[in-house]
Amino acid sequence: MAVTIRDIAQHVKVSVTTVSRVLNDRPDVKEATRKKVNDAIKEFGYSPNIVARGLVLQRSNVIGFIVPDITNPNFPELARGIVNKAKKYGYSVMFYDTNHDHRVEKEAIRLLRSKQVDGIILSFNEANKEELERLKLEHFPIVQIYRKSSSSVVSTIALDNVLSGYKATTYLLELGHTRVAHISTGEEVQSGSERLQGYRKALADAGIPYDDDLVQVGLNSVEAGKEGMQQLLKLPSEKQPTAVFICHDSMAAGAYDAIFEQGLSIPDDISIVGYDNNQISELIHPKLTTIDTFKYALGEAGVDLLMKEISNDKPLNEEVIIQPTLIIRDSTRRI
Amino acid sequence: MAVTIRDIAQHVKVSVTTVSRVLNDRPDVKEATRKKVNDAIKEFGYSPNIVARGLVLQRSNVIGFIVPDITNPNFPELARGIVNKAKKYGYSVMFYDTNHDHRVEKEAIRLLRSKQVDGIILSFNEANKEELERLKLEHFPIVQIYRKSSSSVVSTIALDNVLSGYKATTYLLELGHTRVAHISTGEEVQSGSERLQGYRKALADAGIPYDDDLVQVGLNSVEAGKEGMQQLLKLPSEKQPTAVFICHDSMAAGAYDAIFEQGLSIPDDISIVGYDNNQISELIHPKLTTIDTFKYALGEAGVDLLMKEISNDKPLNEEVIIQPTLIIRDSTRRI
DNA sequence: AACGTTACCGGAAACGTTACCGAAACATTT
DNA sequence: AAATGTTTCGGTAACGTTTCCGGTAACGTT
Repeated sequence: MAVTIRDIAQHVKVSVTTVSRVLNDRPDVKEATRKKVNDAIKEFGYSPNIVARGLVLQRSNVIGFIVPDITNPNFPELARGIVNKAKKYGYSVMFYDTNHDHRVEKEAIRLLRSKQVDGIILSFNEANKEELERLKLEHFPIVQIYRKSSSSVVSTIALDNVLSGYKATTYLLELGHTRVAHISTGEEVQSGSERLQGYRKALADAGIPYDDDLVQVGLNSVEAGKEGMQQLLKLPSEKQPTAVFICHDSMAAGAYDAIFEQGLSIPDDISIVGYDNNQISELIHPKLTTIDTFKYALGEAGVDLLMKEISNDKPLNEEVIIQPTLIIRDSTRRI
Repeated sequence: MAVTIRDIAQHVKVSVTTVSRVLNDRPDVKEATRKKVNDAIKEFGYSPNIVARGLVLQRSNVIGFIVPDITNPNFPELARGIVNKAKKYGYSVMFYDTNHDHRVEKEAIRLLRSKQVDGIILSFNEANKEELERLKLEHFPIVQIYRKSSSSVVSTIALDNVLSGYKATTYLLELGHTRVAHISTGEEVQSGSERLQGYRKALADAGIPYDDDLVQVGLNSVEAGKEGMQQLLKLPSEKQPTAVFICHDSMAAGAYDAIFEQGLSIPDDISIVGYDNNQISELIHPKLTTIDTFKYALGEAGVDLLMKEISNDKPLNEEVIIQPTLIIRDSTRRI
C-alpha cells in the first residue's frame, strides 16, 4: 500500500542502501544519483517509516508527557512549551492525563515504555517515589516538573516557591500593610509548604510577629479559597487583615467572592495577591496582582533537561530552578 | 539491553511463537506452558515492544491530535476526553499544537504520518481543505472537530451552533428583554456565523426586527469583547440593549469590563449570556449564564468516530452533532 | 604497467514482533 | 494396529529501516 524505501530504490534502479544514504544526508553518493533519488522521493511523496527506523536505531524519537489534570490551567502552557521544544529536537510527544490517580500514572508509565518512548516528563505533584526509583535503577530518562529534586529521585524543574512567596508578601508589606494574611494549601503539599515558608520569612524580616489566625489552609479550589477568606473576615476587626497573599489564582477568585459578599471592596478594603498568573487573573475584577511562573519556559527547560538525560548514559539528576516574578495589577494598593 | 520475546522464549525453552501466542491470548497453547511463560514474563518484567509489533501489524495504535492552541480553554477538556477514550481502545495519542499556523499544521500532519499514526483528530477551525482532500484520497482516517461536514470533506464532530444561538437569545427574550444585542465573531468564522443565524432566527420568531446596530463583531478575545460592548454602550439610550448574547465567554469577560467602567451593573442594568462554559464563567462576578458545549463528550465522540474510520476500509464521512445546553447563572435577570 | 587511493555503490544481517504453514505428540476411533 | 482427529508446538518469512562489510571502477602516482 504505502510506498517504501524499496519502491523508490527500484524506481531509481539503485540499492536501498543508497536511498537510505540520501535520506540521512550521508556522504558516499554521487551528486547526480542523489538528485535522482530525491526526485523520486518527491514524485512518490515518500516519507520514511519512523517506526521501522526506530526499531533498528533503538530509539523512537518520542517522549512521554504525563500530567495529573490537563484541565488545570497551569498545564496547557507547559504542554505547549514541551511540544514545541521537543519538535525542535526532532521529537514528538505522547500525552497522558492521570486524573490525579496514582494507579493510572503507573499504567501510563508502563504504556509509554512499551511504546518505546525515549524518556518521560511528568509533572505529578505527588509522584509515587518507588516507581521513580525503579525507573532510575534502569537508567530510564525521566524529568519531573514542579518538584524540588531534594524531594525527588530524578532530574527536576522546580519553582523557587519560597522566594516567590517571600516576594509576594514583602510587596504587600512595602505597601504599608501590617496585617497580611495567607491562604495556603498547607504543609503537606510541597508548593504550599514552601510558599508558606516564604511568607513567614518575609514577616520575620519585617519584624512582624507570625499570627496563626492569619493563615488559612484548604485545597486548591475556588470553594476553599472562598471559605478561607470567610474565616479571615470573621476575625475581630482589630485583627482583620488588610492584605492577603493567596497560594493560587483560583483560590483568589474564591476569595473575591467572599469579599464581595461582605460588601467590601478590592483593593480599597483589602489587597489581594495571587499565584500562577493564569488567564483568569486578567479576567476577574479587579485584575489580580499575582506571581507569574513562566510555564512555557518551564516546559522548554523540561525537554532540554530530558534531552540531556537521554544523551547521557548515566542519570545525572540535575535540578533547574525557575524564578517566578511578581505581576502587579489592580488588586493591591498602598494602605 | 532490554529483554525481548526471544529472551523469555529461551528461558522457558519454548519458541518465540508460543510466547507470542500467550502474549496475545491466542489458543493452541497448553495451560501448563502458558503458565510457565507468564511466570517468566513476570520474572523478567518483560513487556512487548509495541513498535516492533506495529511494524508487522501495520498499525501503531496511536492517533494524532492536532490543536490550534491548547491554551484556548476549550481544548484541554477536549484533549482529556480524547486521551481517556483512546486509552479504552488501546490507543495512545500524540499531540501537536500549531499556534494557528497552517504551515505548522501541514508539517504536523506529515510528522504524524511518518510516525505511522493510525488516524488523526484535528480541531482546526479553518483547516486547509486541499490537505484534507489529499488525505481523504489516500483513505487516511481523519476526523475534524468543531466543523460541520457540509463545509468539510471528512468526518466531523460539530456543535449545533445555530440552535444554541437560538436558545441563548430566546432565553433572553423570554425574560422580557426586547432590545437584545449580539457580540459576534462575524460571518467569516463558521461558528460565529452560525450563532449569529440562531440569534436572528430567535428575533424573527419573536417578531422583533433585526437591528444592525445591535450586533458588533470582533475577534475572539477579551479586548474585542470589551470594544464591542463599548460600542453598544455608545448607542442612544432608547436604542441601548438591556441584554447581550456574546459569542464566547472570554469576550463576555471583556464586556464585563466595559460595563463596569460605565458604572453599570450586571444583571440589573444589563443581562449577559456567554458561550462555551469555560472555567472563567464561574470565576467572574456575577457568574456568567452561558452555553455549555460538552467538550469532554465531544472528545470521546471524536475518537469513537475515528475508530470507525480506522476499522472501515472506505472513508465514511459521518457527522455527529452535539446539542449544547444553556447554563443559567447570575448574569441574567427578568427585566 | 603496477599499485594505492578514493569515490561510489550493494548485499545482507539485524532490530522485535506476528502469522503462515507444517509437523510432532497425543488421543480417539475403527 | 492402523487410521484418523485434535491439541500443541516451531521454523521462518515478513514488516521497513539502518549499518556493517565488502566490492568495483576510476583516477593519480611512481
